[in-house]
Amino acid sequence: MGRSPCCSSDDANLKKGPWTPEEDEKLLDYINTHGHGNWKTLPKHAGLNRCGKSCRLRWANYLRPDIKRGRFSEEEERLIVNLHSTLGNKWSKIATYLPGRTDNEIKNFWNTHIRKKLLNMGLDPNTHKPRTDLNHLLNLTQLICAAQLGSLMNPWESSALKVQADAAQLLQNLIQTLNTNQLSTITAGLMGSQKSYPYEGLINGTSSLYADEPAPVPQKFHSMSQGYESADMSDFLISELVSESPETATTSMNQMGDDKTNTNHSSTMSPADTSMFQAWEKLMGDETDSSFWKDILDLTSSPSSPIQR
DNA sequence: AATTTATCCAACCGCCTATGC
DNA sequence: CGCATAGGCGGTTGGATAAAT
Repeated sequence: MGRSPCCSSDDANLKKGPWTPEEDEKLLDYINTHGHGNWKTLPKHAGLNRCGKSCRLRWANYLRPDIKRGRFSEEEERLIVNLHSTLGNKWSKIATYLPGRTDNEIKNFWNTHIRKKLLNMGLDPNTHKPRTDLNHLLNLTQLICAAQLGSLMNPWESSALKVQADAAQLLQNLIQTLNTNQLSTITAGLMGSQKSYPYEGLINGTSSLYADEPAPVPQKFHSMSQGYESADMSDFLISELVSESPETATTSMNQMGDDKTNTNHSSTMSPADTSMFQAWEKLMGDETDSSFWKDILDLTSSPSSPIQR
């Protein structure tokens, strides 16, 4: 029953592991003169002791002449994040929008860089939404304590500033989480639906990250061979998710406190920051009685809570 | 300087889909 | 229509290297 594996047991003596320059040369020579044709028979014709699948991968991920090498640009990074938010782990699909990049390369870059970055920002890399687990809140309290201690000891020491920035980032995402869940709960009650709520765009800066349907893809990106133009791409990119620097986060944090005590930093809040804190102020203005926080705590601690997505 | 730990990424593995017979 | 096969995809592994202790 079932089909035999690509490289069957009688191929047990086939070579595996890293490719040697000689093997690369053989594969390149063969494909350049004959094309790859049938991958299954290619290794035999090319004089390689490899399975066809291995040859195909080597060609697709390394030897292909149109492969772009080197670090991902910030633009590429943003595009990957945005595409992932709509396509999920469809690496080959994502790769079609990044000419010269392979699905494997993008997948590796996601797993080693972007995923970590999102987690550090308190965002769930799968959903691209703020994380709602309580460990996250523990991190926040620890960071705030560390930030306060660091400020007391040496307010301008870089690690203290970094901790403050991290705490600010976590707090910002927490606010977003609370806003999102509290408002969605309220509106779900009012409207009988948890699909949307009136503040979503305000809070999120109307990022396509949170759209239920995949974001429309500009026609220019549909053909890999066409390449792309960065000016048009900017319409398709999210700007707030990846690139927020600790400096910006610190500024946002300072904005929440007494501005008179924070004159050492330039106040350059982005529109998304502004809307975030406008939303926060509105929420606080509407919900300043003590039952508000009790409700939030009840929501976050209840196992059946909608927060526990 | 030696050892441990973390990071990166090429390559493999197993499953799914498309295609041809 | 059912089966066999090749191609393709996403998840995972493991070796090389860098950084930290």
